This record gives sequence, C-alpha cells and structure tokens, in this order.
Amino acid sequence: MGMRNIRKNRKEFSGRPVTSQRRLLLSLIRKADGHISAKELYRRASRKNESISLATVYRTLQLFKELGLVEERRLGQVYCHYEVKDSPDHQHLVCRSCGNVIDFESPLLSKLAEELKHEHGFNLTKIELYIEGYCQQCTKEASNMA
Amino acid sequence: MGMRNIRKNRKEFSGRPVTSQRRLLLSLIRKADGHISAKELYRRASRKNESISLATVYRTLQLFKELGLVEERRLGQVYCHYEVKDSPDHQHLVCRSCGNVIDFESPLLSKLAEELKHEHGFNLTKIELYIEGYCQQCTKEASNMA
DNA sequence: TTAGATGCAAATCATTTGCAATGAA
DNA sequence: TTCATTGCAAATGATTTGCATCTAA
Repeated sequence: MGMRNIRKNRKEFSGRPVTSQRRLLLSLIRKADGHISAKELYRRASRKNESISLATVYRTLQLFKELGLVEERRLGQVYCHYEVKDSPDHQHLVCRSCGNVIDFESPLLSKLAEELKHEHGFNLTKIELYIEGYCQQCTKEASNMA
Repeated sequence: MGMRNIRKNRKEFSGRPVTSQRRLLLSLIRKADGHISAKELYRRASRKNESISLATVYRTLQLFKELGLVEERRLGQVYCHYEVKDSPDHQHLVCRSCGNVIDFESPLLSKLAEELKHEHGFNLTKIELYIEGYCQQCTKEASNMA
C-alpha cells in the first residue's frame, strides 16, 4: 500500500522533491486566470502559507519553466507573467489605459514563423508578440470626451 | 544675423535646451548600427565626455522617446535597446547562441495589426515581435557537433 | 541519512529620482 | 535672471544568490 501515491509524487516534478510550497504554487498557477505575475502569485501563496518567501516563488517558477510546466512571458516593459504551458498558443494585448490584458490568437503568427525559417534559416524556439494600444472600451470613452 | 542658428537650435529639441550632452547622445545614436543599449551608449559617450552620467543618458533617452526621435525596444528579457525612429519598420531575431541581432521585416505583421483592429476593436500604438532561436550559422555549427 | 529545498537577508542589475550645482536662453 | 538640465548618490523594483537550517525520500 502507498505504492500508487509514491509513484505519483515521484512523477509530479520529474523526480524532484515534492514540497508543500511547490504543490501550493502549482495549484495557484493553474487556478489563475490565464497568467499571473510572480508578485501576485506570492501574495496569493502567502494567504495559505504565511512563511513562504518570494525567493521560493522565483525559484519554483524557474523550476516549472525548466520542467515545461509554465511559460514565462514579459508583458508591458517591466515584469514577467507566467502561464500554464498547455494553454493554447495565444498572444496578449495590453491596454495602455485600463491595463487589461486581452488574449487573442492568429494563424498569421505561425505563418510568420514559417517565413522566418525559410527566408533566414532561423531555428525558432520562441515567438512572442508585444502589442500596446487602447481597447475598444477605452477608445470609445476617449472619443466621447473629445 | 545668427537668426538662422537660433531657429535651428530651438527646433532641434522642440524648444528644450540644447546641451552638449544631448547633441553628443543624439549623434552617437544616429551613428550606432541600428540599435544600441543605454549602457553601450553611456560607454561611447564617456569616451567623448568623461563626466557624463548614466542618469543623463537615461533621462535623455526618455526625452528622445517623447520627442519621437528614438524608439525603445526590449530585446532579450532584460534591458532595452534604442533606435532612430525613422528607420524602416522591422523586427529583430535574437540568436540564443551567438547573441547577434538580425533585423527583418515582413508584411504579415501589418496584416496582423489590421486583423486586430477589426476583430477586437483595438486601437494599436505599438506592435513588436519578440523572437528567440538559433541563427543559420549557429544551427549549422550545432548540427556538425552532433 | 542526505541531497535538495527553504527562508532570510544581502546582492544584482537596469532604471529612476532627490537635490544642490550648473548652464542655456 | 530663471527655469531646465546635469552629476552624484541614494532609491527602486524585479529577480537572484549565499548560507545556515529544514525536509522529502
């Protein structure tokens, strides 16, 4: 008895020790709506575990990246957001006014990736779009004020 | 007499004082091959003006951005590069192995911008691509080693 | 038992800011 | 003269790291 649990634990982080912090952080990332910053993840984790440190959050995020569990994205010009890796390929629109992040996807991006491979012989490992602008809502509000 | 010079100076930075630091920095950015980091700009400026400070470099870059003279781009995950604004629309490929930055342009990107406007009502002010991978050279070298 | 993880504090690194001194107009 | 700019040093904010202590296996 107990066999199944041991196996399961061993696998969860590819043989790396399963700690309560790692379990907590992974579940919070999965619960997060799409993407979450290290700081916000730390805030939420602190509610469940008062003594968890920011360093652990960063180290765990690093580990999750290496294990391919999460994806790191730089949104805006300052800090990173993290999201569960198996979420479908998509990009983000960051509204300069309300700060909301809107997800979208487009087949044009994979076409672009193909183009780069063929025309420049580049072997792509990552392709991200960084976009700024005003969302529909904020664009409307601005034009009403004018 | 002198009228022309005064006019010219007034215009150069839209009425803001023309200092030797600003002149130096602008000329160095224009001489730079496409893009340059704040740090490297500071290094080059220091050769001509020993006492120039990094703070001035950052403040001047900030001003140039506001005046629309340069464009700020985040390359890699850490720091920014700056480039003269009237350079044609293009994007960068950052090689993960040799670190070289390769410029390229593609009409697909403006198509994508159009798509976003129509499908999400987004009013775009900036669209950038962030790409990582291995350049042709490094890809070849890696496969020779295998 | 022991390699690897954690918490804490201090360290980095890019960028920003307060302030007194300086310089352009 | 006067207001903006500069240099310097200290402050920020995100992220990383050294180290002594814990803990999963």
